[in-house]
Amino acid sequence: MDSQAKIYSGTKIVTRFAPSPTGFLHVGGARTALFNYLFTKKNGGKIILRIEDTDAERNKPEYAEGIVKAFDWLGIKFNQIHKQSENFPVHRKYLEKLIANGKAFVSKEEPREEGQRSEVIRFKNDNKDIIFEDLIKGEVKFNTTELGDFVIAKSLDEPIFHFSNVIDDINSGITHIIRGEEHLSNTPRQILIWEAVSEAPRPSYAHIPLILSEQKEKISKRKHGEIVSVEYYQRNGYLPEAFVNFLASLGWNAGDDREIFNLQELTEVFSLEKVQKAGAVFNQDKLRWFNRQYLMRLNDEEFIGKASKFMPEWLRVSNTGEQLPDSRFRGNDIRGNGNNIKIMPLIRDKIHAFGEIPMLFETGGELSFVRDLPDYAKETLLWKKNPDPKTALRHLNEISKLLSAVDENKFTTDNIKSALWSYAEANGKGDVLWPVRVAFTGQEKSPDPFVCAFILGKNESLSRIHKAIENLSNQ
RNA sequence: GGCCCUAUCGUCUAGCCUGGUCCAGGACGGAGGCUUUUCAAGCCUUAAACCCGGGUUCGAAUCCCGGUAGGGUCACCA
Repeated sequence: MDSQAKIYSGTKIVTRFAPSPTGFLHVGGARTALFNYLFTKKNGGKIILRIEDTDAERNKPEYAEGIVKAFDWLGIKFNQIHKQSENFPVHRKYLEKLIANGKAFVSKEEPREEGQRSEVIRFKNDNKDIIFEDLIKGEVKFNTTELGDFVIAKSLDEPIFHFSNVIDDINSGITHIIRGEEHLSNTPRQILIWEAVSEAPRPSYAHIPLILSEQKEKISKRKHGEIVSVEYYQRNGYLPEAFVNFLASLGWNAGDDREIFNLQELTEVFSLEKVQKAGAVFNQDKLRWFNRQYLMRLNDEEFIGKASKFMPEWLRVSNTGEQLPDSRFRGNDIRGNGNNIKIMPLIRDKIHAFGEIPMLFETGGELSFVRDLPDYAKETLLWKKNPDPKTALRHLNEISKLLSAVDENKFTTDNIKSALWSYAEANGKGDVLWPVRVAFTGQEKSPDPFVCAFILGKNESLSRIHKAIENLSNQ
């Protein structure tokens, strides 16, 4: 148990994450939820997901579903899921009680905007100083005078955020409120409400620093687009463990040089004491790096399973393992039967996230040669360090012979390599291998020629070499 | 503007509480190299920071004060 938790020993920890379903889960929200989760699990407590769906105009049920799905993906599990709208009767009861004992009052108003009520319920503020000990920020002190008699409900049946939020926290027995720093200045008024309504001791607060954009401002959907949405990373083939690890690294560290932690490991080492006080820039390069770390740890089967969703249709295998016929595919079969897809190791070497796979196969992409016949300028066949057409031609002819001699049934990368290697070494690897590789792929950047030949198969490989020879011979 | 929060390499951060071991450590990204037919990957090397000014002290990134800068928040949204 960490020391923050010890302060409250005797009370079982109850936390909550309370998003409003007005959009997809935000990366900042995800991290807040994660810290709540880690703190709770570490200390043996209970965590509630409370969907704050009280703003009928902006809320949509599909957003609530999206949020729940995003947490499923992340692997963050809640003990309970509540909908705030279900608690309206409770809110009303507390509102009536507050009015009855004079701590709130109905106030006649001059509507300033369209849709505003001429009568609202305000909190009777007696302007005291509020001091609280934030678990991350330390002691925070506010004078509440400037809050005035703030509005807590539009009517008895329409409480606003500060009120319903606090009531629900009280009712759920929340002990620790861990939330984004943007709520820090909301805290005094919520404490005021809490103390007016409940005898229960106030919860402890922990305000975690914001996630910032490159410009160091609060990252927002409006300004920064889809990259703030957790769903975007799911869609682009990031691994949830990597994403979680990255989120945890924003504003928290283990106190040593370790960086890689899965969810389980995080729950073991997490501590609010190690949470940073200042905001953290959301750095996608680092995310990609984390993702690659996790990608490399996947075994072949896992990798193939996850990658296949992103493979181009014409490379996919059917559920039964049956090969799909496709006239566009030029080589011998690289599709295998699900466990033995020849091209997977190449993909694994190239990508940081599965979402990068389609790009590899697009025309001009590094692996597009498996589908497209190479289309290249003749000069591309010549190695820059020795751009002599006759040399290239000679080597291509020789390679053609050597390749022909390889048994078609044993046409593997290793066998191909051993068939060609000594010749390449003897005659200059660049002089020999460059034209061969370009003959196979037509591209300056691609995998090595042995793998390419393996993937293309004997017939297609030879055909491409002959094409290159033809190409060079025609002046 | 009021109130509140924050301040170590470009970025994420260690160190700060319990001053010396810090001419400040790690990671991402950058640069260079190795490997290599190419591009990645991998490995190695390297540049890069204590916001400023005072004070306390033999000694301050670390303690105190004052600035400055950045951010958050000021709804009948959440």
